[in-house]
This record gives sequence, C-alpha cells and structure tokens, in this order.
Amino acid sequence: MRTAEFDTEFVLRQAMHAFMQYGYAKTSMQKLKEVTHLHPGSIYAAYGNKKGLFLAATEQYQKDRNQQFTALFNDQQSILSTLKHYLTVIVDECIEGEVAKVCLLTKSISEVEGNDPQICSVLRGNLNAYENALAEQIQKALDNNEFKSSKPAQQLARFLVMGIYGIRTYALTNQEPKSLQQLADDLFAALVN
Amino acid sequence: MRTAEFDTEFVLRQAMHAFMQYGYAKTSMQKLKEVTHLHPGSIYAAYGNKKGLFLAATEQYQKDRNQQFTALFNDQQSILSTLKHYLTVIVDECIEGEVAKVCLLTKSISEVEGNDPQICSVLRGNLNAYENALAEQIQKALDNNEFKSSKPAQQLARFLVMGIYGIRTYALTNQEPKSLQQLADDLFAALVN
DNA sequence: CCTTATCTTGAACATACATTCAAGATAAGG
DNA sequence: CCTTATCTTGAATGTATGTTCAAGATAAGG
Repeated sequence: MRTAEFDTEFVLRQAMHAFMQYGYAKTSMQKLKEVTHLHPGSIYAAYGNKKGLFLAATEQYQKDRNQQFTALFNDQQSILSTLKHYLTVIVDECIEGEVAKVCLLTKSISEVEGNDPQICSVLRGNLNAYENALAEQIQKALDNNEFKSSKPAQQLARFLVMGIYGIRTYALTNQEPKSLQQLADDLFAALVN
Repeated sequence: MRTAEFDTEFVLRQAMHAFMQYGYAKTSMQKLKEVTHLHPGSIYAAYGNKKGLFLAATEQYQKDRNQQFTALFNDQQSILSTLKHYLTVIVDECIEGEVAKVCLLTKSISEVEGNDPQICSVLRGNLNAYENALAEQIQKALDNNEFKSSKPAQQLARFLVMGIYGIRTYALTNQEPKSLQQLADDLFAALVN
C-alpha cells in the first residue's frame, strides 16, 4: 500500500492556469508535466487522460470561484454595492497581466464548442450555475427593496452575465482600465434602471 | 509562365469556415487541404504557412462582414431601426447551426491571446475598426436627432460591442432564441435610454 | 511550336503530440 | 522487518502535425 504524494489542489491550480494561458488544445501534456511537476504515469493514473485533467482543473476553478463569490456576497454590505464592487474585481482581473485575466469557462467553451460535446456540457452547466447564483442575489436585492425593476431577476441576471462576458471579450481588444471600468459602470446603470 | 488556377475567394472562405468551426490550433493543414481542395505545395506557395492562410482568411472575413454591414446601414431606414435589425441578424447567426454561428475575430483572439502577438494585433485592429464603424453610425443617429444621450457616441458604441460580444458568448451557454432576442432588446433599450 | 517560368502534385521529413508500460521506489499492514 | 499493494519514474510508442521539395504538368511569350 502507498498513498499518492502530490498535492491535488496544487496540481489542479497549476493545470488550470496553463489551460487559461494556452487554451485546451495548445496546452501540451509536456507543459502540464512541467507545471504540475508530475510524470505522465502519475497524471494518467490519477486523471485518465488530458481531458480528465482538464475537467478536474475546471472543477477546481469552479470551486475557487464559488468561494470568492460567496465571500464577496456574504459580507454586511448591500447586495447592490457588492455587485458594483464585484464588477470592478472582474475589470481588475481583465487588466492584471500575470494571473487570472480570462475566465477558464468561457475561454474553453469558445474553443471547444462544436468539437467536444462532453466538455461543452460540463462548462455550460458551470456557467448556468453562475448565472443562477447572480439571479439569486438580484432576487434578494429586489426583495430587500434595494432597487425596483420591471423585469424579473432571471432576466436581469442574464443581462448581467452577458455584460460580464462582453467586458471580458472586450478586454482582449482594449486593455485601457478607464474604458473597461466605464463599461462596468454603464452595465450596472443599465441593470438597476 | 502560368497563372494560379484556384479561386482565391473560395479557398479563403472555406478556410475561414474551418477556422470558425475548429479554432486556429485544431484546424489541421490536413483539414485545410481537404476543404480548400488545395495541395500543401499550393497553400505554402500562396500563403507561406498556416498562419499566413489564417490571416488571409481573416482578411476575407473582414471584407465579407464589412460588405454585409454597409449593405444594412446604407438602406433608407432610420439608423436606429437598422441597428435594431442588425442585432436580430446577430442573434439569428448565433442560433442557426450550420453556418456563421461564431465571430471568427473574437473566437480567434480569445484562443491566441497571449500566445501569438502578431495574430492578436491584426484581430485587435479589425475589432477596433468594427467598433469605430458602429460609433460612426451612432454619431449619425445622434446628429439626425433619432435619439438623445448624455454619453458620447464612442462610449455608446463601446457599450454596444460589449453587448454583442456578450450575446455571442452567452449563446454558447444557452441557445434559446427567446433568451437571446431578449438580451438584444434589453441591450438596445439600454443604449438609447 | 518550342521554350521557360510558374503552378500543381503528392510523397517524404522532422518534429511534437498524447499515451503506455515495465521497472524501480516506497509506504502501510501484519 | 518483510510483504505487498500502489505510486513514481522516464524511456518508448505510434500517430498526427506543419512543412519541404523535387518531379511532372501547363499556360504564356516569342
């Protein structure tokens, strides 16, 4: 008997960042070996193949994001002000060069859409859950009378995620912080009006 | 002396669709050979390498899109109603299964961002030109008193392209036509309010 | 109609890729 | 402390990749 030695979270976060930087196809097993400090045998024993490692890394990504999201929205502030702050966090992510910068889920689904239904379905599920989490917060804000809207929370949440996806893509064409922050502000204003 | 035999537009459009479907990395020269009906020697003689073919296909894509854009906005309708119609065209593109479906420019820049500065710079230029073309139309609409806004045309155009990028990405997670059209309507409403 | 420049053809090449596997190492159970 | 199950190691494998190149085909110029 013997137990595995490597730190799963470390391995998955390293893999996750590689996939974010290079994309699914262009992240070679060679690269994954390097960043995880694992030998092929260990990777294949633990995750089956490259796709398995990717899906595990996606799960870790989702976990980390959920934790960040929950931490932000479980503070004592109003939901609306937290939402506004959340948008600036996303804008900052789009700017800073070394880390984060893109959303693993949207980047990957854009790449593999139409080519790998299995991966797509997992990513779609994660992104739908994200939309629902935002809808829940918006519903709470409406219930608290933080703002009024003629539209249901679900529709507002959909508009919000559309805007977030849009900002992330726009950031690939224009990194100017002022432009991105202005988009975030305009998006927030459009949401609560 | 001898002149090339193949139809450039056919070749580039075929390559363009392959890149749209599979992405830059996953579109093999094998596939490109098949869809263009060209032998490697001819491709390499005409375009240098895979990247050259991709850039040429991108140029063709931009030409085709410009033509569509100009045709739409040069009709006799008001700019605002044309814009509204343009958004439904985009929504339809996101839905129909066989053709178009994604924007070659945003899909590609998302894939190669951080890995191929040359391709990125070309794509960024094309996307900025797109934003400027929309800004021009919005400025015209403002000049014609089709609507009023406290924001300059450039800011409105930026918000609009953000929304378009967002709709396209959102469509990867949810293909329901009603949802997408509602996003387009909400986006339009946010723009002109 | 012959020459010559250029295009077409497709086999060949080196490289990079995802994956496998057998040998060696090591921790837990008795 | 020995056994054994499991993990680690890294060389090896077969395939797919982007690219090259030399031979054959063909259109234009004189």
